[in-house]
Amino acid sequence: MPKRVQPRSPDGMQLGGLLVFGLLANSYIVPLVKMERIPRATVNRLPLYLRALESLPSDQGTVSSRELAELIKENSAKVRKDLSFLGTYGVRGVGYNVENLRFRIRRDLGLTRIWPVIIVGAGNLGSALAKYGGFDASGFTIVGIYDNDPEKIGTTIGNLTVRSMGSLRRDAQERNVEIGMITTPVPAAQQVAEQLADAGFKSILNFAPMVLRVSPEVEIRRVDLSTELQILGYYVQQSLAEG
Amino acid sequence: MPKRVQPRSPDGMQLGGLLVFGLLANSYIVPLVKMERIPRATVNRLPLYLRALESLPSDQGTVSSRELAELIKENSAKVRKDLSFLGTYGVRGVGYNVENLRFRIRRDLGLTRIWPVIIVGAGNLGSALAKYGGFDASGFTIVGIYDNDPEKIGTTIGNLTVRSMGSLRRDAQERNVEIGMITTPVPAAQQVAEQLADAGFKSILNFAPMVLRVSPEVEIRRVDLSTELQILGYYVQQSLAEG
DNA sequence: AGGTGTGAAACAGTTCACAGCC
DNA sequence: GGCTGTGAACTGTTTCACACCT
Repeated sequence: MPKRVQPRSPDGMQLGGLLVFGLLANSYIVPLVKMERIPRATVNRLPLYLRALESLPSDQGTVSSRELAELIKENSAKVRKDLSFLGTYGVRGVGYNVENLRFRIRRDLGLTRIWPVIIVGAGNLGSALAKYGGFDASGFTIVGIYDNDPEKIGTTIGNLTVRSMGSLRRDAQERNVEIGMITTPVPAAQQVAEQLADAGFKSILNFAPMVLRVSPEVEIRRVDLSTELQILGYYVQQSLAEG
Repeated sequence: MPKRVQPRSPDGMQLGGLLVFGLLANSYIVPLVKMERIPRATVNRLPLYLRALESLPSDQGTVSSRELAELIKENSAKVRKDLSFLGTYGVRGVGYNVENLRFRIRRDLGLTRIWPVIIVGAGNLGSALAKYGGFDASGFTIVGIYDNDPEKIGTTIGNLTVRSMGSLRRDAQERNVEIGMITTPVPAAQQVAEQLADAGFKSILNFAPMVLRVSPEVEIRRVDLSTELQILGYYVQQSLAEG
């Protein structure tokens, strides 16, 4: 018998990670239950669901967990569990409303706004990312690229001009940038990470093949190609060993 | 009281995923226990351990689990558990032999050889990867880059000439290439994946922002920048909500 | 004393299976 | 009949805590 906290109960509203139940007579806000966070594993799949939903024909009104599961190569039970964490209502016997679900996921991912992002490191990879047009479609826009090489500063990449590290802090604060990508060589990466943390960045996408160490309130994700290849290598070797 | 199978027991040897105990008098090989696989979570960390080990000063003979833990930002219990799956012996009160541990991890990851890798998609990202020198240090070497755009075929990127998709299959088989990276736009990616699978590739590193569907014996890893940003976005938003 | 190896506990994530609603 | 929502079971991963070795 379902006894869990009702997301969106009649007089409850979700607010900043707390489930708040009503304003009492004397104006106390009473947080009854700490709202359960969406599990990390689920958060990691939300972008995939969103993409799947966006790939559906525009006249498709509803979608079943099985359909979604096929699109992201998972099973339908997982999809249903995941979506249940959003407090989204599917309709039994019918499925999920595509439009509504898309909206919910966009909202939970914070995609109701466009996030400005900067790149530090104007080498091959940084330049390629600066020119890559695909971010805008996902809700992000590259607003700056930085380097400390005087040869590179002032040059143009895509529609951006490479700027000096010295101007990073002020630029970022002016434009409210909170997400940065590090595409420098390894020796520079740690220092850059500290500069970003210092400038108030909240999250970092790190392409330098190393583990960065900054204060834990900065969320860091690593995109580590060598590591990915080595992991693939393990499984290739494994498949050989098994014949 | 430890009663687990002894890795590297005096008369046992590890062979193709089986722990084989001794050759009996009449030449029967007796596989007593199916060798426990290294857990995925551990495999994913092996490249990090390797890098950490390689970053140690060359005169450092041993390393403790705590030291390694700091280098990869994990805790020491996890490090010890992970390393125990390799059947590696640390020495109580001392730590792990750096040289030996490095060798074991390289061997388990299959890095005793250099793996040839090809890239499909000679756009910004593919070109940047082709020029990126960092793979060689990790045991991989880019031996070809492919595209189906006649404008690109024949042009030079780094020290590679872009070749046509038509030559992929034969090239790969001649050179025994089993790992491919897909850096094409989304619409081409699925078809390319099928071509790779068909040409006998064992694993694919997919940079196209979509979920590929090929037969399950092909190991696929996704490097999905938009998705990474969206995940970061979630946590940035979350941190705002909490104040 | 210092540090590994590892059962056992705790936690996280996945899958099952089915009641309940359309 | 179809499909969601979700407890419960299960599987995988992390952490604890301590016996044991050097």
